[in-house]
Amino acid sequence: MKKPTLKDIAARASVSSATVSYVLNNAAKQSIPAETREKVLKIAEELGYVPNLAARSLVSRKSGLAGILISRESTRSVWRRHKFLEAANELEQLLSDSGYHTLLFSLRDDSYQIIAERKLDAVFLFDAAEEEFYAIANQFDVPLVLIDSMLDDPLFHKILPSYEEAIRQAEGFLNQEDRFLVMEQFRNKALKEEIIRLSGLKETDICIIEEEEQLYSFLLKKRHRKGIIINEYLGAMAINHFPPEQLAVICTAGNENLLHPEAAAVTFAESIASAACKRMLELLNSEWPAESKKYVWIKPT
Amino acid sequence: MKKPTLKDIAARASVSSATVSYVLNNAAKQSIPAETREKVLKIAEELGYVPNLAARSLVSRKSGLAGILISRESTRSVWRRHKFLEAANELEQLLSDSGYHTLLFSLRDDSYQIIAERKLDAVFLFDAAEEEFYAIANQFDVPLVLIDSMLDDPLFHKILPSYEEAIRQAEGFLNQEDRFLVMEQFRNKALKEEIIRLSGLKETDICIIEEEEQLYSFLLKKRHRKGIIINEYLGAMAINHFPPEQLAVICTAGNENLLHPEAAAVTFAESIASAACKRMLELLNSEWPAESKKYVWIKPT
DNA sequence: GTGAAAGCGCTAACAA
DNA sequence: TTGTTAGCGCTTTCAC
Repeated sequence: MKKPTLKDIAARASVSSATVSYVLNNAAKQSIPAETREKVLKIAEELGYVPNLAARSLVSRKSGLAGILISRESTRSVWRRHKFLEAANELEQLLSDSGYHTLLFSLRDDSYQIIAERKLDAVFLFDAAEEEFYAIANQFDVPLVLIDSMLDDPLFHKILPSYEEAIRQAEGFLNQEDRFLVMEQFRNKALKEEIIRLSGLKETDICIIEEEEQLYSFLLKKRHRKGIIINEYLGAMAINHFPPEQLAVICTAGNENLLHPEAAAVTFAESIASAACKRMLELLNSEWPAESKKYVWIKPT
Repeated sequence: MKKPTLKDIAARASVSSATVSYVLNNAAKQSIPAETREKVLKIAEELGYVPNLAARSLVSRKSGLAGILISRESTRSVWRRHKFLEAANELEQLLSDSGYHTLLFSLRDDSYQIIAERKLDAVFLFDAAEEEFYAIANQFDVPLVLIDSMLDDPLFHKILPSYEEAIRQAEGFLNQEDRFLVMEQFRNKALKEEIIRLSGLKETDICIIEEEEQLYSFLLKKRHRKGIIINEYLGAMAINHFPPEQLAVICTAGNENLLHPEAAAVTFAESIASAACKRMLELLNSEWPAESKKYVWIKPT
């Protein structure tokens, strides 16, 4: 009834558990006669052997686990939740294809314990609040990939859409001076301020949405102007209350097909998830210290 | 530089590692003098001790891990992806509040290995394809909570919105005989057929959406009729191409605020995630065999 | 080529 | 009340 272990296989095959381990892991440094190998493989199959990864990671010191951490705060509004969950989902698929399992964790405050407890091999963190995070980050020696966050320390690997180029492109679509900007609320202050700076707009022409209602009342005031919206979920909501042709939407979640066809869409060549996963694999598989590009900005198409 | 272990604390405190374990786990069966207890706690604090959960679960035979499994196929279309990811996210938060960590896993074919490998304490599975799943399900002795799936075996615990009552209520809103039905494509055949049966409609009045385009062309043909849409994401998409007042939308993802106010919305009293989590905790904390309600149907409000 | 054995960090009998 | 000890299932040197 109990799950078979390495030892069980070893006993059945009259070899040592070491040999079984070699066979099952295709140990490079060991040569195993084909006969033993097949015998072991056959018995493992018969018994329905499945390795216990907790035991494995205890000794190998690798958990095979990647963590996706999202602050609960970032998950309150639909547009942010969808954006992050979409990315998380894609990330999980990519990680899974590379042999990693994914721990999804929604942080309360600074509950980063999980990184150490579960010995995560890598961590993806969305929209990191700098103060909260910076203080404790040096406790870990994990590759940390920050998404949608600016934190000027080479310790962190940052992946973001190039808001700069995206805004330039959106401006091009709109070709008009008198613009407005709608964006989501970031926890990461640096990024938020950078976007504001890049827009070159004054405060009254910028709306940072925390509640749905804010969007509608802001748009009402700008009825005859053109504007840029960051985040296509916000874009899609806006379009129910605003002429689509007056809008350029920066699709940071990779879901431009949600938009009305008359709205101009800025899309990106690569998804955040794919870039993040790629970066992580580099970090994990190359010698340390990896050449640490401070930021990876994903270009619009 | 290395992470401190129980032993390190024990050494510093001149007690055995067992004592440390007792203190740190507030072991009920052991009485520890306040003095030792404080000493241990203080040192643990100083050293920044964090338990290694892999080691713990190796011996305690509980991983503290709950799995959320979603077939990759179920994740292809936005409306299903959003629905499942929303539920997964809520589930994760609830699980986390109950002390469980969450493994998010998108299945390819029958890659259920992860359940055994990681010794998951519980598994949530969305939209289970019966053939694929039934064959291998008896390999596990985990509480299995199936969401949006019908599988008549008391081995599985099923949580679903009450499509029956929801459809009745939607019909009430529409008060008209000549209805149509739009729904998503389920992998679980039994559920799909049950919904079709409950609708009482003939094939030409039912549209099962796999691609966005199908939705629009179907609606075009039904322009002057009233209809029921299951899944509010589909509902929201429909509204861009169809008079909202002719629609009753069954909001199985708990996001009714996405809908146009003139569309009738059927909402549910409790979220799927909350019901599923509750069920899981019952199963985990009560004596075996738990009273096995075959199905939990969540009622519309 | 193969296996004995040490140990990863922790828990839980069982002694003392 | 506390400590000793025997593993949990696996990997990996290092002798044979």
